[in-house]
Amino acid sequence: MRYHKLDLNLLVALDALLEEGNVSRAAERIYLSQPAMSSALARLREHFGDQLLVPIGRRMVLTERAQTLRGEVRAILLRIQQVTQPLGGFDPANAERTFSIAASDYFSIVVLPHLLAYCSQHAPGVHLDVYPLSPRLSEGLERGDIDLLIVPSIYALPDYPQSTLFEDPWVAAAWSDNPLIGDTLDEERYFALEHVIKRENHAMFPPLDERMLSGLKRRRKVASSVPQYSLLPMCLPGTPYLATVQAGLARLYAQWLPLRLMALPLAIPPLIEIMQWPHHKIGDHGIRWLRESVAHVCASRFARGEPREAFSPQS
DNA sequence: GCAAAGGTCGCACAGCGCTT
DNA sequence: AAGCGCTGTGCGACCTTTGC
Repeated sequence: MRYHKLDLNLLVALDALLEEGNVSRAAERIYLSQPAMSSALARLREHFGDQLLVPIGRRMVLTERAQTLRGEVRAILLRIQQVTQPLGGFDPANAERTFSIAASDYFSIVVLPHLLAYCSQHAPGVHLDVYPLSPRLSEGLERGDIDLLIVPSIYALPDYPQSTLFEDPWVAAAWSDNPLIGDTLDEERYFALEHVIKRENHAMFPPLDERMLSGLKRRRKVASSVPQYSLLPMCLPGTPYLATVQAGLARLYAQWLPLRLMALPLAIPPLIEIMQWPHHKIGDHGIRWLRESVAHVCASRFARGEPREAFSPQS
């Protein structure tokens, strides 16, 4: 079948070639043999009057024309996917589908188990592929690789729809036998003690608590830094250190570790967790169901900015 | 409606060029 | 020299077109 002298099947091959930059991997990607993909590339070269991919040593490199085609071809295919998706709702009980979610370690630990339980009960054929946050989130959403992004509101990507999921206040956590800490924690002691903090791994994701505290004039004494919030509670037992952790995460770890949780003696805003999704999947009933399911699970775990289980400083 | 002819596409295989 | 990746060739399967 031709459309304006172009076999539209070649668009799929072109997309794979432009994304992979390699004939063999492109063939594998769309379940063609390597010679068939080579043939497709030859036809594409003839159609566009451009080499598209040129060999540099053992690598294939995209030409300038190919670079400009890359985003446009991807957008066309996503639009086709949007237009051709079957009408009618998403039937979670009978659906066989895998959703891709990008989320922080915090969300993965605090909410994901409950989301998986919800899915296993209501949508046994639905599978969730969860990926860590990366600097290429926007590209993942644009390409359709990520169905749902779940991040703190300050990490929100501009130009994508979003919805607030819940709020979680910050608490101070310490070893339950820490002799330097009494029953309560005041601001003087908070800044007098040494802290274990989450360090900045990428400029796109500055540590949330550090950013909240940046409005204050005082700085914390840092004893050690770790790459993830989920590691903070585990670093505390047996140490004199303090950590500033999301209440939901702190309460979870306090069930297994000898931790003392205390209300933070500082007026810093709570963590606000949001979800975002790609524009071209707004009409996707499956992703709408996923969003509603995530919101439902979060609502059952968090209510009005407080964890469902009332926060107790000594728990 | 059916059969033959022609065109297209993908596969297997072989060959070539480059890198290690 | 071996391995890797791309290209070319021959063949078969499938689809479309054409003639009856």
